[in-house]
Amino acid sequence: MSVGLREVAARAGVSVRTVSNVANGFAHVAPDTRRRVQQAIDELGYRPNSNARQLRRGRTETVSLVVPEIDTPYFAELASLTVRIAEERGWTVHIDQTDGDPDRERRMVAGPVGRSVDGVLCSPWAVSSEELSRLRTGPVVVLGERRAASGLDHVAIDNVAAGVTATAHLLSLGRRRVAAIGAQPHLHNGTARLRLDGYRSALREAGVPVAEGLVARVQTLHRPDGASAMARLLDSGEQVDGVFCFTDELALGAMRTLAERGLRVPEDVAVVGFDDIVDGRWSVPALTTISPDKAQIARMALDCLAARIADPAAPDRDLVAAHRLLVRETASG
Amino acid sequence: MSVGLREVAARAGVSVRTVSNVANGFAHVAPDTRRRVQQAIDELGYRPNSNARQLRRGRTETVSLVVPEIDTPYFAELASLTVRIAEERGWTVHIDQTDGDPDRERRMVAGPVGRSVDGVLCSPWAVSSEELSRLRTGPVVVLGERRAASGLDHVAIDNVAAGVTATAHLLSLGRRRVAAIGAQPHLHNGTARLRLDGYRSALREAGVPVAEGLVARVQTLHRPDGASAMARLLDSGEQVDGVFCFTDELALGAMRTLAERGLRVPEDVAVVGFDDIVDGRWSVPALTTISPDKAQIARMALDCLAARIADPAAPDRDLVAAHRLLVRETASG
DNA sequence: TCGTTGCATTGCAACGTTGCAAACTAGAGG
DNA sequence: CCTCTAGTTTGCAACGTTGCAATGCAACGA
Repeated sequence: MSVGLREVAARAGVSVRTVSNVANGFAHVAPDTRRRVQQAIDELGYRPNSNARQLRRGRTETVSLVVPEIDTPYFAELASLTVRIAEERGWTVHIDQTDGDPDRERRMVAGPVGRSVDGVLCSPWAVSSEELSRLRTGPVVVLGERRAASGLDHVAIDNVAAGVTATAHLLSLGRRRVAAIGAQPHLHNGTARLRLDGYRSALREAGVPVAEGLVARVQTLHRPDGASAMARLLDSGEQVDGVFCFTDELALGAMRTLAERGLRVPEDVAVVGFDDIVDGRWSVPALTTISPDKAQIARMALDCLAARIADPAAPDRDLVAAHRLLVRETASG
Repeated sequence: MSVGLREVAARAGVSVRTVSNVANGFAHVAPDTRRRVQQAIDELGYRPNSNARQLRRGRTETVSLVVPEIDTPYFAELASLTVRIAEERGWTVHIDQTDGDPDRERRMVAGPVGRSVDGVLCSPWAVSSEELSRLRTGPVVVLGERRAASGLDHVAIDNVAAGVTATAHLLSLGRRRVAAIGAQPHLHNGTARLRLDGYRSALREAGVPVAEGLVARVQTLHRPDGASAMARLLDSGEQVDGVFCFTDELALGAMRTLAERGLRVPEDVAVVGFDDIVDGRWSVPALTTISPDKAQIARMALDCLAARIADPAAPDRDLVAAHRLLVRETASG
């Protein structure tokens, strides 16, 4: 049957507690005893029962990462990095998927924290930080910019600045009819809003009139939305010589529409994306994009969560990770 | 502090056991008692401690999914589907990442099974099924074709048949210099080998000589490998008018090289990929590919694992999921 | 009246581990 | 020889939950 400390102890002729000491590498175990116990452990193939250990210790060394989708390149990369970096501190990551469903988001933040996981990293779409803050029962760090004092720690890049950079880059190439694809007025998560603010601000700064007809809304941030948004823009009769897409996926979708319409990228229409997903590095032409430092985001978030776990009462923080413009083929001059 | 059954029981004026009965929805609880207990549960915000529950019950209702990479489109999609489908049966999925490291693969299969998880779905790269079978300490289902009696359950598509289909499709378009990109003679996982067998077999069947110079090896299955393999093929002086890539990622990399060399797809070189990842649906031109039924793979694997958990002694099974050729732009006539 | 039945509720023990504090051992010093 | 100290080892209880078996209770039929 199951091999526990009990069985190992019997075999090695020591107490259960001593086996525990050896298994945990405690000091003050006689070398000879350690050897004997270790041998028994190996022979019986003892593996500690993490449930029992966690129950006793009160900590799980596990955090959960709550994202809308795990099969989306951005989140997949972020998840992968988070898992790797968490491993460095001996943490396990439990990845959860909400599909952007508000109830799921609420459940994931309210439910397991402090029970099966020590803390949560949450990237919300449909629920505001304020509400999450009310629901939470343990340490929570939000991935995404803080828009007001919310009672939760936040980690994000400066989306407004990034929006400015992306748009300004298109303007610097001489484009004057720069569209934006990705407005999401229906979402609680304000990321799209911030990028749009950056877009508008860059136009104003350059003295280029902001044409509302050049701002395309989308339901989600995936390729089909980008493709249809691009089609709508072109069909609307607006002149377009540049597009700032709020995600690379939107940009790749838009590029497909442009190709289908016989428009050349970047000659006829320059494109800038956002996220720096792998696909953009390999598209033809390669996608110019805003590259958030995802590893830094993951690391900051985990550090922040660790600090929050250590001191639940500390004032909440608003951390900003780095980003940079990556000039590739779809928008270069 | 922590709210357990004890606290709820005290508040509701019943025994701990009764609270447990209510929390688990057992029959034989008086309506009035149930109401009172439920109210106490709500007021105190009681949430069961899953560690304690699992320790006591001996089951975790959790399975782990062990894949080489979670930020690779194929595995990300598979993981997402697995999580969703597992949810239907009330299971939680713990996603683990091995980076194709043999020691990690061994650890993930040997370690947690029967402890923190009830079973494992493993997609091995570096370790053979036979070895995994020896190491395992609980129910394990391998994602990937079985090459010999291994002592483990397997779920996969018929890679040889798929390789034949892909290659035959290129031949049917009149291509006679069909290359293959993706041979991986260094890996223990035999998938590439099987697809290569299919490729050769289709050529033979069509009476087209198999030129070994047209088979390109790769280290990994990602875009850069596809790009450099394509470059090597073109530089080698071999005539090429069609390529069967063993993954879509390889194909997308190859397409980038073709574009850089000024070769048109599909006019000059037709391309067929494998996996049907989202990126291929949106590339320009859109990628013709072999589409494995990933949802079916996930479902079969979970069903199979459930059966294995229910009866650890049952003979091992070899399940075959469906696949089909998806003709898009890179190879159509 | 008394056992019988069936529902409702309960106490006890145990899952495998670790914190705590006590107990033991051997060698050093008085 | 005894005490002290430092180094080892141990027993007990508890983490929060559920399985088991027993108990209490009311209504029932004989």
